[in-house]
Amino acid sequence: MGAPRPLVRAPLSSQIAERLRDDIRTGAHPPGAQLHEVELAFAFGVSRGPLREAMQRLVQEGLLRSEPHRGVFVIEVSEEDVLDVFFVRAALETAALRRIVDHGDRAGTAAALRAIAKRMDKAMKSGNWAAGGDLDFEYHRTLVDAAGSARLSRTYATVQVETRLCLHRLMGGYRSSTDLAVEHLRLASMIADAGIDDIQKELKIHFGDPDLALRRARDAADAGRAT
Amino acid sequence: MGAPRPLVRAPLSSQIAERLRDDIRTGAHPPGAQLHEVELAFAFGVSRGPLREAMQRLVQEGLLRSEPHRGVFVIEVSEEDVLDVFFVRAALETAALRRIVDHGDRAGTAAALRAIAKRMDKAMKSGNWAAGGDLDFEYHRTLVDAAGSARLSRTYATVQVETRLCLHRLMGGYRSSTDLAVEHLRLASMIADAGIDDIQKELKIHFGDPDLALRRARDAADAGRAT
DNA sequence: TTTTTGCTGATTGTTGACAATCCTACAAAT
DNA sequence: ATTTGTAGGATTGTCAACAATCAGCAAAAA
Repeated sequence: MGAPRPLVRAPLSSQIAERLRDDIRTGAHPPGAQLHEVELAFAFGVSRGPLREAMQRLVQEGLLRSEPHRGVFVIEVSEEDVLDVFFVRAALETAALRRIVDHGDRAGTAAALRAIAKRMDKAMKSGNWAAGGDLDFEYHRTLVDAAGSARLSRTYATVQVETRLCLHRLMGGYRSSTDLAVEHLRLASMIADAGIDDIQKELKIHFGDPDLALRRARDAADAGRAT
Repeated sequence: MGAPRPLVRAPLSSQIAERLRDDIRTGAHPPGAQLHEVELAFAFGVSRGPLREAMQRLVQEGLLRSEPHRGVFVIEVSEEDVLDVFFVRAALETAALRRIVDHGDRAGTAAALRAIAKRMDKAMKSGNWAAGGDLDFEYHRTLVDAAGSARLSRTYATVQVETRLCLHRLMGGYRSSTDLAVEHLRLASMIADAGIDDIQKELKIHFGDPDLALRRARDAADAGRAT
């Protein structure tokens, strides 16, 4: 029987912000969707005040877009946004890699990443794409968190939600899960003992070319239309 | 007589957030200070609602810290925070450098940075430290903005406010303005035509060692107490 | 027929009042 | 002397009502 734990108490605004963040992440509120205050407040069983406060947080975070007197909308991700998200994501992961290699627990990080990669591979092989996708995100999040920088992790959390929104744009333009599994394991091994330049090159290959992915997505959409 | 320009209209919450951000930046609300809702709402001439919304934005941004039922405070910057801010700042500026060198307007960026460096040097030489400090921030902000990434710039804006808060901790631990001016001009020249590895090395030298700066600040504070 | 104006309903923006919580000071109990 | 309990004041958290704005539609004017 350990020490008593402080009760977790958060204002409604915090709780709502977290719920909305989740709902955006899972697609319950898809890109471009308007969040109606009256309807949402009723659904959450609260007044509009704390709901508005929560939405202001997410506006500041960049996940929602506010138009005065017209409403608040889930951001839509243009092709330009996709490129920007991938650029910033690469910058953050690269910085994390440098920190891990310079001052981090290389072996521990590599082991954690390998474990996630194996679970992801297993999920994909059994056809559980949703779980596989979540594990893909967990892999990258673990990598960034291993750098031990609160600000880096916080920024990356937002970028990850935006990355999910980007995936709506990239359907059909992404690589096969076999490639991903192989690359995840290779990257984890390199983090254990390779040189920083080689690791960065591997990360760059892993990310692929967002321009190419966008083109593929466009081609796939065009092919779908021509049928 | 040109075309009429659209009126710039923003909700009170946005305007207040911007004002508060400024006040934190300039030290009107110093680190650790509590922002009293009733007092502030009265000072701004508004009700507490939009003020609360504004504060939620800044909480999400990381500049304010909320304790439920106790209030909202300007963040305080621990030594650990100083190191983290400098780490993330370096990561963002490094990413910006890579983007500029790979795809940006190298000559244009170098020219803009040189101009700012000269104005900063002039301000410092005439003893105008406040203006010089502002220009130092403008130099780095211009560098990051030249990468053309909205998300990078937005993240950097927050990190810059936090950097200002860090300066409260580093008084006495910072280098002379002569070094800064020389380095700013050298970095700008390298951005025009040097290789990315050399530019990164120069940026790292320019940032110096935050650990060292913290130690110097501690030593200076100790010397002040021993007197 | 087309364009402009006015009205209505829906939604957001703000306000003030009440509820909830915390902190401090003081009195009572141990 | 120390600990516990209570009350009051200050502040934050939430709610409901009213104000302000926009979009769409119908009617009036050109």
